[in-house]
Amino acid sequence: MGRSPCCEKAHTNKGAWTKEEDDRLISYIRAHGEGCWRSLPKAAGLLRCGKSCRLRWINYLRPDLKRGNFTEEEDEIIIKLHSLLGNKWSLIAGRLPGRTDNEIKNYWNTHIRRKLLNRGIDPATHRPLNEAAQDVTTISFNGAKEEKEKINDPRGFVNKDEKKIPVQERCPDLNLDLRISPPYHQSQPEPLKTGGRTLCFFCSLGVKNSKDCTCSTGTGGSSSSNSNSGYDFLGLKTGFLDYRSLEMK
DNA sequence: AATACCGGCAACCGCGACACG
DNA sequence: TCGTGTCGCGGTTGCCGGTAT
Repeated sequence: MGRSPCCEKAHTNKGAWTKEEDDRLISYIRAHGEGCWRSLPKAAGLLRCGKSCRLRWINYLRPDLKRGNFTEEEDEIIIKLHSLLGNKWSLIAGRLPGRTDNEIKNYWNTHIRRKLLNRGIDPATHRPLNEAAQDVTTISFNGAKEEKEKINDPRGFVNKDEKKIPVQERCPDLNLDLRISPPYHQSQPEPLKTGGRTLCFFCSLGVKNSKDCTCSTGTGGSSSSNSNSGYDFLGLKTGFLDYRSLEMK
């Protein structure tokens, strides 16, 4: 029993968008804002499905999009974030203002992959190619679901039906199952500091001399504005558990 | 000049997550 | 608690322009 289609395909256009369709979509969203993509096409007079409208707006029509080539700095940020997050393009895009997940995904597949391969780095593991062929530590995002029940039971038993079933040890490959959460601290969290100063997002990623750097003395004033925000991992203000901001586009 | 090939990018598709009744 | 509808994400496809033969 399959899910019903998101739209009546017989009455929807597909393929490239025309200038007229773009204009209709833009003017409708300007007037009514984003949201309720399902009903938007009809309301805007478009013969498109809602998903298609959403994609077109997010990836191409949004006014805050930064068109044009990626800078060397953006390349490095993408590489670093990909090494931490994997193919979580929306999270990566959330840290690159004006870039979309689709754009970054395409850019990764067409440029950065090759760039890393030329450097002798496996784009999947971010390890040297000769090393990648050997033992590999898998950083898994997929295991979270199946692990939930185990995690919920501190004794290490799956405890459905009140039957105690020993949880089998997973295979020795390390499943880090990365989760973004506030770091453990006993009392007041400490900002990420180096040599007595707070690091901005770009510096914490190791991007040198970024024009967007806000942690240099006298510029940006991030230390004061962030003074209450705690540890700044990936630019997250984890003191407030501002994880959602990662997902914002 | 014609054709084949390749790379880049926009758009589509399917699925999981989430919200809501 | 469950079923259904909607949204958002990631993988994949297909078109198009540029380059090589």
